[in-house]
Amino acid sequence: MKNVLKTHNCGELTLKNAGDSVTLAGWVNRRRDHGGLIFIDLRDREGLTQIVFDPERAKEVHTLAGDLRSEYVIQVTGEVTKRPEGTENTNLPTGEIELNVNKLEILNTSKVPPFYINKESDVDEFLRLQYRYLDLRRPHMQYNMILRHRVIKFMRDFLSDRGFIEIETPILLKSTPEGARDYLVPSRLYPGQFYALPQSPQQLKQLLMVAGFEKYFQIARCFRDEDQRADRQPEFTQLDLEMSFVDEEDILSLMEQMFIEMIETLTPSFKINKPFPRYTYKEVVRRFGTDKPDIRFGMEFADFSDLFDDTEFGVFKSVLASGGHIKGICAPGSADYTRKQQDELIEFVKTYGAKGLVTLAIGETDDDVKSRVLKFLTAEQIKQMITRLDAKAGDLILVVADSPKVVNNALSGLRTEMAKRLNLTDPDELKFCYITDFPLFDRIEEENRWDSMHHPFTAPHDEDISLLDTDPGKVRARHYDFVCNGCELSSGSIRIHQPEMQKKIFNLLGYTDDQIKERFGHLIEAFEYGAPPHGGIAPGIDRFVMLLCKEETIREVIPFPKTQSATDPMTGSPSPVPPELLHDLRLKVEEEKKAKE
RNA sequence: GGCCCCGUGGUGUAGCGGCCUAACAUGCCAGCCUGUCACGCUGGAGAUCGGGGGUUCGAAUCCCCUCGGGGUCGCCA
Repeated sequence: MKNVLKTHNCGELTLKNAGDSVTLAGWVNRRRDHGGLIFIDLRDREGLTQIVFDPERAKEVHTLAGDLRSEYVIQVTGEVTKRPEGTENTNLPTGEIELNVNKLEILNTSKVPPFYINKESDVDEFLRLQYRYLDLRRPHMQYNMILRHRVIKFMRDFLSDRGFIEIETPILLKSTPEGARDYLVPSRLYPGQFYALPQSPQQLKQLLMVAGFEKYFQIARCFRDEDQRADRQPEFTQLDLEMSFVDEEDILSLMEQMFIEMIETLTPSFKINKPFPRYTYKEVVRRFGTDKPDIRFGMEFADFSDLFDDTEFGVFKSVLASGGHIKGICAPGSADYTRKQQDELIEFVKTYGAKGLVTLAIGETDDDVKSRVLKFLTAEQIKQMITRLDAKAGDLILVVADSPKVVNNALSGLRTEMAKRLNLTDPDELKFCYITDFPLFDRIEEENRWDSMHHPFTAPHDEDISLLDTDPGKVRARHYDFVCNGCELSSGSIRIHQPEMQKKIFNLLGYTDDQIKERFGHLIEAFEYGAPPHGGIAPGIDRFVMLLCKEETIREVIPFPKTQSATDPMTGSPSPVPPELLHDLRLKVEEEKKAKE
C-alpha cells in the first residue's frame, strides 16, 4: 500500500529500514506522553509502529504532538532508527525500530470512541453494531474480514483454474411459495405485483447448465425472511456452483480438495481429518440422532427399545406402545452430577419436547447404579444398557423415551450440550463429513402429503425410481450435505434434468398441472431443449469463515450484519418510507391493531 | 408465537430491601514526568441504576407491564 500519503505500512518496518526516511499515516492507537518524549503507537491495517516525538529533535512538532488523542488520523515523516539498547519490544514485529518524527500532519481529529478500539474487550453488541465502522476498525474484526476475503479469493482462483465461469444471476426474481418466506420487492410498473429476492439462485444455475456453461459458480447473496439464529442472518452468502456431466463423486471430491487445500493454505494451524468420511443419512441419524453430527467426539446413541418389551415402567411402556423409541448416550465421568445438575439436563431436553430424562449413574460394580427409576429396571436391562454404551465406572447414562423424532432431537441436543460441558471438543480441530442418501421426501402427516426434504429438483437414485409409485417414503435422493464440527456447511444434489421426471416429482408433491406450468413452466420447458445431466452444491461462506475465525456467530464475519430482530442499529433499517413512495407503488400500510383496548 | 439469560458513569463490571451521599477497573479532563510500550504519579469531572407502574416507612435490589440486546424451540424447500 504505497501511495502519496504514506511510503510504508505500519507493520513492515524493521532493522533493514534503519536510516531510511519514511512517511507513515494511520490512527493513534495509544499515546504515552512523558512530558519530554512522547511515544505514539501508530496503527494502520498492517500493524503498529512506535513513533517518537523528541523536543530536542523538533520542538514545534513535539508541541503539536501533545494534542494527539486516541484515533486521531495523522501523517508523520521521519527517520527509522534502531531502538536504544534494552528498549526493544519483542511483542511487536516492528519492535526493534521506531520512527523519529520530523514532521507531523494531523489529517483528522476524533471524538473519544464509545468503546475501546485499541484493546480486546467485550462490548455490548448493539453498541458495536451502532458504531460498526469503529467496531470493524479493531484488529480482531480486520482479521476476520481479511480472512473472509482470502477465503473468497481462494474459491474464485481454485474454481477458475478448473474451468469454472463466474456468472451473476438476478437479485430481482419471481416469488414462489415453497421454501422460506421471501423478501418481496414491489413493482412500480406493475402495481400489486412483486419481485422476490433469491433464497438461492437454484433454478437459474440449472438453467445455466441448460445453456451449456458446464461449470458455473457465483459468490451469491441469498435472502430468507425467517427468524434469526447465531448462524442465520436475513441475507447470507453462498458459494453457489453447478456442473454438467457429473455424478456425486465429481462434486464431493472437488469440494473436498478445495476445502482441504484452502485450510492448509490459509489457516494451517487447524487439524483436519482427511479424507472426509461419508455417512448415509440413515447411519448418521441412528448413531447421532441428527443429519449434522459433530464427529469430533463419540457419545454415540444406543437403542434400548427392545430391552423394554415387557417392562412395567409406565413411561417406557406407553412410549413403546405408541411406536416410540428408547435411546441413550453415555456422558463420561459425569456420574457425580448432583440432583440439581440432573434437573438442569431434564429442563434442557424438555426444550426439545421430551417429557423427561432417565439418568443412571454408574458406580464401581454393576450393582452400584444410582437412578431415580431404579426400581423399574431389571438387572439385565441395566447390564445391557451399560454394555451397549460401553459405560465405565463414573459415567452417567442419559436415556430419553419418546417418539423417534423427539428422541433424536433431544438426545442429539443433549449430546452436544454434554460435549460442551465436558470440554470434549478441540478448538483447533475441524472435522468434516459428508452425509449422503437422504430421503427424497418428508411426510407431512397432518396434511396427508409428501414434501421435498431438500427441494423438488433433487434427483432420486436410479434404483429407487420404481419406488416413486409404490413407496415414496423409501426413495433415496441423490442429495448430499457437507458438515463440519456439527455445523451444516452446505447442501447439494444431482438434479433432475428430464422434464417427465420433474413433472412426476411435482405431481407427487401434490401440484396440479396448472400449478406446475405457472410456477415451473420455464424450467420444465428448458429441460425439453436438451438439458444435460447436472448437479451442484452451495457451501455457506459465512458459516465456513465463522469456523475458521473460531467465532460463535456469523455476525462476527459479516461486515454489516442485522440484529436478531433483523434491524440495523447503525442505519436504522428497516424504516418507514415517505407516502409518495408508497403511492407510486400503489401500496397502503394497514395500521397494526392494538392488542389491548 | 413459546422458553431462558442480560440491561448500573463513556466502556466493562460490583452491589441484589436501609450500611448507596451507588463501589471498582479502565477511559476522559488537568498538572507533573526524556525511554515508555496496558508508561507512571497527583488531582478532577462523570451514572439516580433501560422505561413505566406497583409493594414498602424505605427499591438499583421485590412484583407487574413495557422497550432493547442475546441464546434457543418452532420456523429456515
